[in-house]
Amino acid sequence: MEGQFGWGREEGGWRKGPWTAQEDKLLVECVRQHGEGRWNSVAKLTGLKRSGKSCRLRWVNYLRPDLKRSKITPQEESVILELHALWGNRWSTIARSLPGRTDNEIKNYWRTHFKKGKPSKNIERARARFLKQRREMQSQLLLQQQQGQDQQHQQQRQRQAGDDHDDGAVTREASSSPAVSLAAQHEEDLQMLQQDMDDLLFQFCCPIASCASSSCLLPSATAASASASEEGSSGDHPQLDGGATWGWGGLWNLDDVVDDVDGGACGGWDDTSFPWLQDQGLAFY
DNA sequence: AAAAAATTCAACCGCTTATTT
DNA sequence: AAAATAAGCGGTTGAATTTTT
Repeated sequence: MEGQFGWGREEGGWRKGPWTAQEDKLLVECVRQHGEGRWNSVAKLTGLKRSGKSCRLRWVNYLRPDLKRSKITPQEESVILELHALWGNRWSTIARSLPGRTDNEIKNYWRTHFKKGKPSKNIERARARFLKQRREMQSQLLLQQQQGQDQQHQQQRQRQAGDDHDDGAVTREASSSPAVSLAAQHEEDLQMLQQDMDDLLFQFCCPIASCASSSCLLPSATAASASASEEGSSGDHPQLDGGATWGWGGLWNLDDVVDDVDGGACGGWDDTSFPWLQDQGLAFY
């Protein structure tokens, strides 16, 4: 098996290149007995001619029993895009939101599918969904605004009628102040409603945010926006009509995401945990 | 059917950060 | 507190595979 592939080689006593099934088995056995970490001692413990760095990489990206070995689903794709829009090239951070997926896998997937700026059909669907949600929220906002204004005018009229009867003995409140401050008040209300709408949109469209308090992953908004703009990564983001980075508004359909949280659980190991070794006649025991 | 081009993905490298001595 | 070592991360490479011409 040594040198099976052209670039299998040794350098400074360390083997490099593709791993053989025997090497995999040794590494799996070692991790099973001694646990993860202390990668530099793997060579001593197993006789493997692999550096600690190489062992760690092989374990993390390929041998870990909790890895999904299936294709990225459209739901996962949406999550990747959303989180990439949020955090930029922080692949390991993104990977933490996708059980069973590695940073390397996500990085490769993103580069091959989206680096050149060609959004997939799934993404276009997600984008359309987001825009529709936004339109609906906006029309709802307008409606609320109009209702609020009508109510305010009605109250104003009632108050004025009341004042006419008490001969001006009572000083008028700020709410019946000149038109200028009324307009300012409206403007303030509008901004608050807009903020509410943004918050609602975020909560509704971003299920990851909803788990931020319980366990997750979501760095502060400030850190998020900072990272998104670093290293030019924001330049790769598709843009919304208004110029906003469209990942931020949320693409998720909650059902889509929840559906796919199976299989990522990291249960205990047993002899079925490494089927790819069994396939090669290298059963775990 | 064959050659060329494009895509995929495992593994490497260099750098940064965390931990140990 | 400083140096050494280990772990982790993101970018890049290149062999293998798939698709296109």
